[in-house]
Amino acid sequence: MKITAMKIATWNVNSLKVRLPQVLEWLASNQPDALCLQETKLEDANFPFAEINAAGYQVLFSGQKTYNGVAILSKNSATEVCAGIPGFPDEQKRVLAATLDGVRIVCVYIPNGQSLDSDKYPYKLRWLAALAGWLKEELRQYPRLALLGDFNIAPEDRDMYDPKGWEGQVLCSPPERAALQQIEGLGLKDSFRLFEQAEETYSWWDYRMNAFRRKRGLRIDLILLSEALAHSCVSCAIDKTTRALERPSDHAPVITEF
DNA sequence: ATGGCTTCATAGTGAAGA
Repeated sequence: MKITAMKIATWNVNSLKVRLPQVLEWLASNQPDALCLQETKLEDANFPFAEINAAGYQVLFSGQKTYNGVAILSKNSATEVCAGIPGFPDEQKRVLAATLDGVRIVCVYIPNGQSLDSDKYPYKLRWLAALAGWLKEELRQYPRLALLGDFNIAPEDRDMYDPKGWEGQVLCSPPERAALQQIEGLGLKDSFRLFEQAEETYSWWDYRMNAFRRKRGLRIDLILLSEALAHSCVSCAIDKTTRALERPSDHAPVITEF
């Protein structure tokens, strides 16, 4: 039986309208089999599918005006498309799942939470609980599953530039990390940590205060793989070159091959 | 210092991101 290698990636583009030229350039250079996008910030009627199709990629999208919005770009066509978490009514467009080349791709834009005393924080925790419940069923149905996107959670202190300064705050608070561990406990592995990685490798840097130049970032964009995929995973890397471009997204793409 | 920067919706500023 022939096993075809697959390269998948995730990138929070912070407006696909602004970042479309960078996305097209990145697809041409990196040739992933699938690229999951978050924060497209576009209504479906305005999604630039023609430009992406012309670049050799098919598109699935679930968007809204101004905020959120997710998409899956892929070389081959996907099936069994699902937008949102079944049984969890949510007007915010944050989830898109599809089956591609025998792999269940789950693209997520997990809520930010804003701060521990914000209404958005309990929403984030409810959202994560719903995601975990749904993923348990998905994994039963699709043993070859990849969960990728902007998690808005730094898994460990080594994923932050200043863990002491961030301690207890949103993006690293114990309940958020516990929710992530519950999801990993379903049998999903952080592909980045399957390999030796340089210290201070992050996926997001604040636009302010020269954070990127000063290496003040967080690793909050993740690609989690089910056991079946983790076994054949050969690499995971963060492409921080995009963060140095003109008008960059504040997030960098994460790429995993298996 | 609750600032700093970027995007979007707007036509002044304000919300939101992380």
